[in-house]
Amino acid sequence: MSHTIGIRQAQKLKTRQALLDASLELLEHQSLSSLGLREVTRAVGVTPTAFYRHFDDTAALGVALVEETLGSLHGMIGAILADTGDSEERLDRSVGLIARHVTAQPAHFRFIAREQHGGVGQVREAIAAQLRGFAEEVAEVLSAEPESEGWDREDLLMLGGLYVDHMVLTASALLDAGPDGEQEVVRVARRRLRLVTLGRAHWLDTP
Amino acid sequence: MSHTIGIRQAQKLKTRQALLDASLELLEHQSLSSLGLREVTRAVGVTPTAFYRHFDDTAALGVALVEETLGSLHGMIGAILADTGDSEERLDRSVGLIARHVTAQPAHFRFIAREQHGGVGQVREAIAAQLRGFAEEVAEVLSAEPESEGWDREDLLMLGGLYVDHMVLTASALLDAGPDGEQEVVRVARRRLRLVTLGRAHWLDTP
DNA sequence: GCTTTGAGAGTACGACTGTTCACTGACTCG
DNA sequence: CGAGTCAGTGAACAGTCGTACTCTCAAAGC
Repeated sequence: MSHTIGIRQAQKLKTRQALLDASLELLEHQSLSSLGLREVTRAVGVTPTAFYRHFDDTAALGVALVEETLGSLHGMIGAILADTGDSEERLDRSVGLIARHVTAQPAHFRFIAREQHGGVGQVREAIAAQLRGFAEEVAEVLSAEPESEGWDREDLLMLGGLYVDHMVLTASALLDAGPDGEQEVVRVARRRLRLVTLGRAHWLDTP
Repeated sequence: MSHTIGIRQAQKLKTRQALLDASLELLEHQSLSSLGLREVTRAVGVTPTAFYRHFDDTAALGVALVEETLGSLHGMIGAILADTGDSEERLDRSVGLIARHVTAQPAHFRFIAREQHGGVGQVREAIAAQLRGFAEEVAEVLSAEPESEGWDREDLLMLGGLYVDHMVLTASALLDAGPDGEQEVVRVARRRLRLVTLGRAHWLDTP
């Protein structure tokens, strides 16, 4: 079995997680570039100096948050898309799953949507790298389908990116809409996705 | 003729504009929620207190920047889309025009992309309202075309929103790419747009 | 020409920021 | 058991911040 971590290291991880959680909460109403180091430590209940034991910077903390939010989502995409069912059904299921994820942990997705184009370069790049990874995963799954016959890799990546961007946009729209407008957002997102899928079906119609 | 504005009012407008310009420059590397009132006035060369003569808040300044950036773009959409030429040609022209606009005034578009999901609610809402307006304009233009026969208003709005979101995404991608990757971004943007247009053409194929 | 107006200057305030340094004391390991 | 490690403390640093005052003095309006 794996090494049992000591009490000491466990405590450290605990406060580190507390810092991440508190930051995420604070970031609901502001962006990372205005998040203060002291502000975070105050929320957790530790000294400002303790922050440096875990992160060099608030920017580094941001990168860690990106990892926490998106790192665990890899592989899940394949599981959704590879599922059986006709395309219409599968499409609805995807949107529904996003909606469930976003409402389950809104703060995480709000953070991603906000910092994707935010003021902190390192975080922007971390998010971009993760999303690029997702786009490649989607492209991978799509390439295995019979509908993708004759598609070159570049076009598949383009389509994968389109799906990923659409998902992020949908997540953001869900957050802005609140619980009342959620159904409306889901409806529009589904139709948008259907239109893209329709375009995909006729992509090779004309040479 | 219209009333000639006095020297006094002209000076006021001049400093107001200086505040807006300086802010836009400062916002290239940070987001609005971390932009300080003093920081702006220091860049312009006026006293911090002078800021209050023009804006209550940095949030109010942000809203003014939204107006400045997007307010003048209304109507332009119609002019582009309504132009003659086959759909492929028109599509390429639209993307090219966005690219030109973005490279001509990068700071403005960076600001919009950044604050669209940024930490300041009033600014987010101002941007959302403007983009909603654009989506409606696009839908209006599209509805007049023969390809839109049988489309209901809701679907046209969905499509218009899709186009607008795509434009914003393209603008942001252009800014992140820099001068070297610009052509690649334009290429992908064109293909994405083509796929959406293809989906549009077959939207009514199945009842 | 005399009064009124208002953009901007100047000063001062308390609160907050990131970072440094020397420290403590509980855990780890030989 | 005893020495070493290191997460977290506490005080102090020099800045920055937004905002409230009073004041000036050129333009505007009668």
